Amino acid sequence: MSSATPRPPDRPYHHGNLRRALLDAALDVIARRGAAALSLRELAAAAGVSHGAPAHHFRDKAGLMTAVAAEGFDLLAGRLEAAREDADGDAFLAVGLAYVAFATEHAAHFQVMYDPSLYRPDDPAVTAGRERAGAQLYGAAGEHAPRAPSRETGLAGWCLMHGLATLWLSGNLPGPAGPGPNDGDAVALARRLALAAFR
Amino acid sequence: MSSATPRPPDRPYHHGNLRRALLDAALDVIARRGAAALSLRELAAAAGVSHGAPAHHFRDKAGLMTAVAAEGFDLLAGRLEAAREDADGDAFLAVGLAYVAFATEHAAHFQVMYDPSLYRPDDPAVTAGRERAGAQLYGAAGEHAPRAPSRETGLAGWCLMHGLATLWLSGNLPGPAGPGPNDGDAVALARRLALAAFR
DNA sequence: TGTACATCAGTGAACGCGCGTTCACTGATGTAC
DNA sequence: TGTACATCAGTGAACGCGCGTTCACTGATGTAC
Repeated sequence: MSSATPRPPDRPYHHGNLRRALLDAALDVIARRGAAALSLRELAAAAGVSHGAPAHHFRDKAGLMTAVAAEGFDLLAGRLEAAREDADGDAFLAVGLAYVAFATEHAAHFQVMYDPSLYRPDDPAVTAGRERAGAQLYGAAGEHAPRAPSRETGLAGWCLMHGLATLWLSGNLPGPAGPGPNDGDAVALARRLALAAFR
Repeated sequence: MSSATPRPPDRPYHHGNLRRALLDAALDVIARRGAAALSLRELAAAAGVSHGAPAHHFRDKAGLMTAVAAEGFDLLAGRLEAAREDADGDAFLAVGLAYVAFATEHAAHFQVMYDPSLYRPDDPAVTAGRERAGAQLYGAAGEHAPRAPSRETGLAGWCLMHGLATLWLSGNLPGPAGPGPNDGDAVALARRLALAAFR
């Protein structure tokens, strides 16, 4: 908080892993107060470093947000791939639930990923991650309903899960579904909604 | 744009309908550049008025955003009510499609309404509109599937439509579903997804 | 019809703030020989 | 083992900016009598 004590004498000149520390500080701020509240100077202060230091790792603010988005798509893709492999029966459902689990556990990543105005959406790392994740989202649909037009089934599943995750995180789900963003179990609700819709 | 010419002599001292003009300017900025880009000073300039004037109609920035949200919920509720009344058969589907139509036609309202960090969510006008809209979203579900647990069916329908609207507006739907936010027809896609999911 | 007065709407100067970005610099590290 | 040097990481002062908000004010309007 206090920028009057920029660097305590017990901390070495080199931070060690400033890049990671800045990303973590950013994720924390975004999760608690939203992406709009984020400032590079605050992140630098949180990492105990001068406010010019972030420019060394991320060129500018958009660079930092791009790194968050890229990491998010990478994490999501890994999560979806794992869910599909581990699925005992319904890979379509498993991938959908993994999507919601990711959104609630990585709320800050999720929020940034789906607001392209915050970062550079055509960054190579971002597009690669997005495509990896997309392959799982669409691929799983084909296994669910071989007779139905799988493209639309897959899209419907994604929209259902994305809508639930979004409404959940913004605290817009009413009553027993969870008065606040963190009450109850989003994944359990997702399972019930998927069964209600797709049967 | 230019604040060097604050008020041309042909314009009367009183604006006439400054409140409406400021709201419209805000909606325009939000739709084109996002809610984060909005500033009271810019709105005042767009309306051809000094930058202190907005405080007279909306106490502060949050007040203006609250007015946008309240208006949005009101418009949405009216839209859903009309859709339900006019529905020839499937009111559940009609309400869902009206929701998507509203989101694409009132993108700025929609964006603000579902980001409670932008305004005062417990404002009386906001909560009243939200409840009116919610009644339609939940009420229509019961008519769709009398045998299924209607609460979850309704929630699933809302999530599906909300997810589609959100992904559509942020330009995250891939390929033929619409490369940009404004290509194609979101409502037609919504109908196809609803049929794919709920049959 | 005319006058006094309360109320409302918009002005414009001023405030203090936090921000992103730049830049010459210095401390620390590691590599070549 | 020791020295020179390149490279990298972080510093801190400075810049210019646009913002929200406040406030005493003035112009315009309408109402009471």
